[in-house]
Amino acid sequence: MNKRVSLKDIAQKVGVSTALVSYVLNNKKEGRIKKEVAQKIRETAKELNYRTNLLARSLKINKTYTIGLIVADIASPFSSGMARIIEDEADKLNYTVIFGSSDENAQKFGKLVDTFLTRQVDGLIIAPPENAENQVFRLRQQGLPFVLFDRYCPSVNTNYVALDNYTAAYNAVKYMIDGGCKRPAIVTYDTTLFHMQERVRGYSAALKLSGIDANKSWIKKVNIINPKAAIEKAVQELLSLDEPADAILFGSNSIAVHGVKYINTLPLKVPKDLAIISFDETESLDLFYASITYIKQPMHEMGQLTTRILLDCIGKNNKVTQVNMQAELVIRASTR
Amino acid sequence: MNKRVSLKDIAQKVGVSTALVSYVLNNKKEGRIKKEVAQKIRETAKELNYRTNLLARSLKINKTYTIGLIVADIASPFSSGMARIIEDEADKLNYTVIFGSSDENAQKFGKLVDTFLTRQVDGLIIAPPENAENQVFRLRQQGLPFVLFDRYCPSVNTNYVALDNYTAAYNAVKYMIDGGCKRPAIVTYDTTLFHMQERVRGYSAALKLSGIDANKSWIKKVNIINPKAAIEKAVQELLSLDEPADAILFGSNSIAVHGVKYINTLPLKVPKDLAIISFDETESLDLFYASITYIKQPMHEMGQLTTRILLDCIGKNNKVTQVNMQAELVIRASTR
DNA sequence: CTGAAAGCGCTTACAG
DNA sequence: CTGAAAGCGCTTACAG
Repeated sequence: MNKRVSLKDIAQKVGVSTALVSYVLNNKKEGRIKKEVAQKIRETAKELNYRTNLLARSLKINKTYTIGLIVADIASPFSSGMARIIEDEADKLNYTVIFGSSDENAQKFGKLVDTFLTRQVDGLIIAPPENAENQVFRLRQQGLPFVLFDRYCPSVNTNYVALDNYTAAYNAVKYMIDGGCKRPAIVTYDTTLFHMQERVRGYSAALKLSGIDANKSWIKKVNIINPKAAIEKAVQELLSLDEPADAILFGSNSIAVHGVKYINTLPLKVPKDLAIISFDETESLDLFYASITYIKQPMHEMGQLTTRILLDCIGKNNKVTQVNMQAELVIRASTR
Repeated sequence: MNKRVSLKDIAQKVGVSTALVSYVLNNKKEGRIKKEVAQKIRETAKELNYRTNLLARSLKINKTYTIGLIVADIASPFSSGMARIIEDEADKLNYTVIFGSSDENAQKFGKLVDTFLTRQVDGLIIAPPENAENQVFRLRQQGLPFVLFDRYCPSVNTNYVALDNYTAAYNAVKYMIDGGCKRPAIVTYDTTLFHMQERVRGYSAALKLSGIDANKSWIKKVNIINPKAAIEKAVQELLSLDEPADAILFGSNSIAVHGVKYINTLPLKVPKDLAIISFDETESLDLFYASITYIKQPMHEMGQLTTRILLDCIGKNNKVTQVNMQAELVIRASTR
């Protein structure tokens, strides 16, 4: 590995102090430095292929221009899509992002927070897993800027950018009911994650306000880990009721994928016998004979906003910004 | 933001030197330090919630325990899947990964390399875009450890982990020919990227060795940016030949997705009228009536190996490791 | 207009 | 067994 060139090398070659070199290269004290000297310094820096040692600078100025991103799993489309948007937005202000996957596990989550703190990130963007309220609370007390996205903890007063999941679910179910469905069901994860509970709450409200008697067996919750079999079972049960469900809201796109693939093996017809709506888009279902109506999150806006709020907070960490974005119901062929 | 506690704070509280604290916390000079003192130092560190300042350490030891990952687009399944595998493997040795997306653009690629070098990464994992040979070559001269994956530049003698694309394509096409196909076509990207050219080379070799007269119009190349329309046109042309193609090898999973979606709108039957094989898996096609036969890359092994080779090289950057992995042809319903 | 010097928070060779 | 001190490569208040 070749020796890196430092400010000192440039200073020696030009015959000035390292201070002066630093000033010139950082465009400080402009106009107060002789043009020729500045010129010469810049030339030499270029010639020697000088590159600032960010480590040293960061140590001195106590700022790393790095943000940490904690998602559930970087390999999932939602997480990696967000990562990309955040990457681009952060890059505009010369921030680099380091990432980690929590696997919906509070302990792994804690380890990641710890790693990122040790690495002196300037801030964090976090999709907190279940049971991480305490850790988020402690983080808040530490004073490091961070913003939650996708999920948030209502008990902790922090920045967040989330979907108005209640309204999104409400509107979706209402739409199905208005379309003639009498027995709408929901299949979602068995979790205490607030954003998921909001979806169920929106579902229930839609039934209530439409005068439909809620039936407990219409709400199916499956374990978030390896849910395939449980989802199939849930759908099967919903369709085997004395009065079978005639509409299903799938609580996430991955649930929808398993659910619809299973439904595809059944003789029933969508949307005539069964209406379907999915939370989030699912390219994987594009070949299903009835294109799936879905709840569209404004991913791009959410990612950008999340990043901007964080960068705003870095340096002047005062206000708390909480955003609940509205979803759009994209109506396609799986609903009437 | 709360003041961080430093070695000095611990040293003062315990009444020893910072050197001693450093030794204890890093488990150096074990056994040569009084047990009680060591104990006391550890307790105090814990009590004050001490966290090493990695910046300072890195500056001193000239090692950041960070690796940079440059992919085409972190939002794509291949890239994010790899990212996840690399994350896990790197974590085992306490490395953190920072990432960036090149968008298949050599200039963006150069900017990312530059950013990562400035951030003093210990090494790089790179999927180089087209026209980046020079940059890879220069990187090689710099002496920073790195390993290419997925693609590589045959003109530069570096570490890489790639698929044996030639054999993979050869076997796939050979399989279709053995199954009775007379006029196999290939739809792939119009690119000078070596790994893609290898796929075409494998395709051509299979025709030749099977005694099939190659027909130039069987090879369709589409632009890598926004290829949807071009792919549909390519498929349409292949099927409109006087003697239409009766088999298609899609050069990537995203090409296959567009291609098969289009084919799904046509009256022809897969695999009777047309056999299909895709490079890489494509969950998006799971609902197609004939499950797609595909060329499976050993993603997990590739990701792990790539990371291990890099970490091996960091610190003792001597040998060059080049790995061409064998793909597996996963035979399903889209071929006879 | 420019430089000497302190200091960010560590590690480690050296001395005792 | 322990500590004083140098140094990693920067930035910046201060002095002239």
